[in-house]
Amino acid sequence: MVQTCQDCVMSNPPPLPTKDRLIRAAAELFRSRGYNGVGVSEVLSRAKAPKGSLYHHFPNGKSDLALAASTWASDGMLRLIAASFEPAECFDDGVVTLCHKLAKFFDSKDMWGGCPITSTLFEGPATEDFRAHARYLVDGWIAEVEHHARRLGVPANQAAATAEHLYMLVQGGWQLAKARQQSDVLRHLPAQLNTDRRQ
Amino acid sequence: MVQTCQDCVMSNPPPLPTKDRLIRAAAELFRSRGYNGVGVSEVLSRAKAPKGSLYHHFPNGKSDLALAASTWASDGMLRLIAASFEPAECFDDGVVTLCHKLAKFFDSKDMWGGCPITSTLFEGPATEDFRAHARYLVDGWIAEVEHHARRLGVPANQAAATAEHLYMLVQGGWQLAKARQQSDVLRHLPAQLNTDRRQ
Amino acid sequence: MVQTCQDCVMSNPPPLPTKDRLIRAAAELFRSRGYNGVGVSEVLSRAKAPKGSLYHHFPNGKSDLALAASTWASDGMLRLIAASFEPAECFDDGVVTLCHKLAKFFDSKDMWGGCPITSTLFEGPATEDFRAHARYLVDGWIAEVEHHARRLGVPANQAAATAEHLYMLVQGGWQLAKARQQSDVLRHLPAQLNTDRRQ
Amino acid sequence: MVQTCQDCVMSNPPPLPTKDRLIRAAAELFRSRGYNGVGVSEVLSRAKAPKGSLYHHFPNGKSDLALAASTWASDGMLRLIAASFEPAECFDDGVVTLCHKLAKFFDSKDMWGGCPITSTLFEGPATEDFRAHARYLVDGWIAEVEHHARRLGVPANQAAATAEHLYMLVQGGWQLAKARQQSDVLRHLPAQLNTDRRQ
DNA sequence: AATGAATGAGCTTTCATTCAT
DNA sequence: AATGAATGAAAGCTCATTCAT
Repeated sequence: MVQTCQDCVMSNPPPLPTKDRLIRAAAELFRSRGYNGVGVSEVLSRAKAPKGSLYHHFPNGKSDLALAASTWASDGMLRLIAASFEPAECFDDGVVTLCHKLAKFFDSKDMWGGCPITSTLFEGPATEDFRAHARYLVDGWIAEVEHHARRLGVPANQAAATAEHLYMLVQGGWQLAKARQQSDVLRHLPAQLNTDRRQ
Repeated sequence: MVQTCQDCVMSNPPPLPTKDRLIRAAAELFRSRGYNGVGVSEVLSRAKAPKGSLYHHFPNGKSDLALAASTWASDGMLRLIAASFEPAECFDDGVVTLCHKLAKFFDSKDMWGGCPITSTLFEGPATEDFRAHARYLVDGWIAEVEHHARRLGVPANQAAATAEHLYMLVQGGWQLAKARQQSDVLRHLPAQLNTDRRQ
Repeated sequence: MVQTCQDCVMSNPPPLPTKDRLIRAAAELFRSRGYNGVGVSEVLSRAKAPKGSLYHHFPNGKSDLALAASTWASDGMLRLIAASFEPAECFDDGVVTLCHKLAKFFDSKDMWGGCPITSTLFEGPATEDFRAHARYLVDGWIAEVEHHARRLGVPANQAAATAEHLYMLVQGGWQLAKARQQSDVLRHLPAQLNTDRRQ
Repeated sequence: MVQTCQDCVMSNPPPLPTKDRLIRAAAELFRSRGYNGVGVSEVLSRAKAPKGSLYHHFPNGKSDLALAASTWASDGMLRLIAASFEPAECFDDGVVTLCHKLAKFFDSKDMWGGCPITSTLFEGPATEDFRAHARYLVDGWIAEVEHHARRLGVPANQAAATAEHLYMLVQGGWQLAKARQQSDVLRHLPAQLNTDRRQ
């Protein structure tokens, strides 16, 4: 979900290796239009990579690429979560920051793209590889939020449920934001979540 | 999401017209594997419809079919919502019934399919047709829940937000249930939602 | 192995249906360069058929086409056998005629092509379909020769072995003719075979 | 056609050089599935050779490798012929031994592979290189048989024709054995051949 | 003599759609 | 309203080969 633009930092950055260019291009395209909505040739042309190189770096082709792309995108999401909660003084503040960052990201795209995990893995082939990887990445997101929840004083017996609740709100809220073409849905999520621990 | 089995009511039911068979087949396949994951030929063969008949009933082809299929599936969802809240004595009971019905439906499939609107419309072509129809159907679900919320005593100034909250929890919860291959996620949703109005 | 030229008989013959054009083109190309040596696109361009039509007429694609092409080619070979033995006064005369016809056919091509069954089926995928069809066609050739052998007075207890002997000589002789680029090998086959019944 | 197993003679044999491993792997694969049915990457992986090494040992790539592989396989065949005829007391005994050895070899494989020369050279590109090499190897086989025929008393004016006859029977018989999945065809070949010199 | 990344043409097949009847 | 043949663009993937090291 976060992207580093290697072209805008310095004038002549060293070009990324082919494999990394493929992963970044795939992550962005799969997030935007889904696993089945993107052809490998489009990934290749966006990555400026020749046709044969995909299968050199990803012997199983598109599915291998999707796994790598979702991992890379998930790492970006984990950094976004950390960047939201680390400077926060309480958990609720972190939630607000995270939701606002997500809303900003939503606005920066075409307002129709999806979540990098959902669009890439849930839509792909229903193989055990994909299911297991989806679960692993989803659990990673939730664990990261739970970690910050505990650290910021959420009672231990509520931290896990709160993290899951936030996950569901973000995923469901993202879809509602798409349906309404309105990122404010995401900005209002903290109000729904806070009620959890309201007495 | 709900299905009527025309084969189990009477021994020799009149077969459905071709158009309806196409809609039902498309709704089930799109829900299960997504708009881009299903080819029209598969829909035709599942519907036992001849090759050329698709474009007679749906002049714009696959996209028209997807719009009709999502409408039909959404009608089923509206009936499921009504069936959950109408006999309920309070809103929370209706939520519990709805979530349990959804969990049961989740278990009855391959635990990897999606929501009929999401899988069919959000994954499809990013045209205004699809966006508008997605919004229309999503708003219909939320309005139906809101209607029952008001009817069952939820304060007017909370009904809309509660209905939206439930929508997001169901969508996000469905995804978490998929990732964990565990329908109990859906059964636990009411606990998250009830806190809204808990004092 | 025999071909009917639909372009040289009359000035404006009705064009063959697409399916037949595909079969003829495939038979000729597979015979000449083998199953794996010919791409479907080459068959399509030779048959002047559009890309998608192959899978309309042959749902299993290249392999289905190969089975049909080998059947068609085998029918031509059966006609060649019949045309050689039917006017013959004795079996040996028929053998001489057949071998001379084959030698002439050999010379008419690039002297490097193979037998339509061998090149198409033995070289193809090692599936049971291909093996069974190869056996069926080979047995058909041998049975046809055996039939004429009996009819022309070869003792019943020798007819089958003689037909098999001729089959092996033709197949082995064709390969030797290819290796030496010399069709006379085929013309000399009768001398080898006749010894069977020479006292 | 014959193989030397470098793993069963001593416990820790020195591994063959890369070039020899490539030749052996190619010979076996080409024999089994034909020149066009085998990719160089499969040869490399079977030979446990690194990707780039093929073009060091065989500058012209696959075609060079095929020539070398067919030569190596042909040498094995020449040894098989010699081993069959050298201990024989008469030519017919040698033929029987040879055909039985071939039948045993046929049974030891998947009953669908071909002759190492035929599958490798006849199916390959129709270049003069391949044609000339095929002729050279085929003539070598026939000359070897003819040599033993003369040595074992076959009249000089029949030796060459007999050797050619045997060649054709073996090639044609091998194909019939494949079609019928029955190696006995090869064991019965001597009966067909012997008639040549029967008075 | 050896290596593995790179290369793009080519492979078989599926796609959604249109056509003539 | 209905049909099945026709269509060619595009799909994912493999190919034999070349390159820089």
